[in-house]
Amino acid sequence: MHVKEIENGIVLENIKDFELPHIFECGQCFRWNKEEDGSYTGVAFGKVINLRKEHDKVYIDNTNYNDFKNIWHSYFDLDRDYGKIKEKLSAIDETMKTSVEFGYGIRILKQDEWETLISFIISANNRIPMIKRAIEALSENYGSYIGNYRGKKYYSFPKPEKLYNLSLEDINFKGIGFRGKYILNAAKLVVNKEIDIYNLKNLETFKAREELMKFSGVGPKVSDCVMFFSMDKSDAFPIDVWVKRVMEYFYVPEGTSLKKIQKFAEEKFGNLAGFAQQYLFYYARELKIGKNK
DNA sequence: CTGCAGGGGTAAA
DNA sequence: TTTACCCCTGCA
Repeated sequence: MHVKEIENGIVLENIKDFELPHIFECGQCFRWNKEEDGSYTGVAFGKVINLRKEHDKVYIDNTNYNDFKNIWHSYFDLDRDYGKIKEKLSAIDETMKTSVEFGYGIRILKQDEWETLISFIISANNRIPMIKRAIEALSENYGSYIGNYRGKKYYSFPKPEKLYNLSLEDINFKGIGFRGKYILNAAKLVVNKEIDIYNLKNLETFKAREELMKFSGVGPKVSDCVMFFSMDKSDAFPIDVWVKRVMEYFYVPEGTSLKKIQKFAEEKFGNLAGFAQQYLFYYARELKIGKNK
């Protein structure tokens, strides 16, 4: 891969394992939207950027080399060799081989811990459009104004300090519902430093999970999502309904407990479990595998 | 058109 | 292990 500066942006040349729909529609993020021209615009770390791909070039608009170096390089996980991961997973069995071929351009974004925590608290028993709507409402009301891009206004995700002083009524947006109390509780625990969310990545996976589950509204699934999508813990294996379906379809008897599926995945995929989960999830959801039994 | 089940889990019983 | 949860969407 080669990085070049262009007007109001940069271009990544000769890039591998990087497909925009795979990355932005594999369920890991909620603030990226497809434009009419097929490009994607999104907000992360207080910036709004747009990505467009042509052959083996990815154009990142509305940024500069400095931000690329400090933010986007890490955010798009550009140091990781996905070719190697895909090779290892494909060697496991035919199911993995097929899943990897299907989502060949997936990359795991390294998102902000706090934003990921709140986003996945909102995701519980919720649907993607509703989750996105709730996150946008929080950002528009309590985030900072970033600017106007292509005729739309963009706002950063609100800091915990900003949400700390709010009441349930203040955040009673569509899609938040019963999760409102969890959000306020999380802001309180983080602001009061009862849980140091930005230090959890330095803990062992089991310990970080234990800490995350101290947050109200955070169970095994949400904690694994937060660890994998923001803390670089690839041995986490979040099991949502789609992963449960695809695991039951290919690997374990129907009705296997989540705990047993987790253990099965741990043994089968090891520290690549998170990546395996992501390829399986994308494959299962796009093809609706196991949906109609 | 109206009515109702269920959804990218978790907490509480 | 089972059930309620906000509320929107899909479907009967």
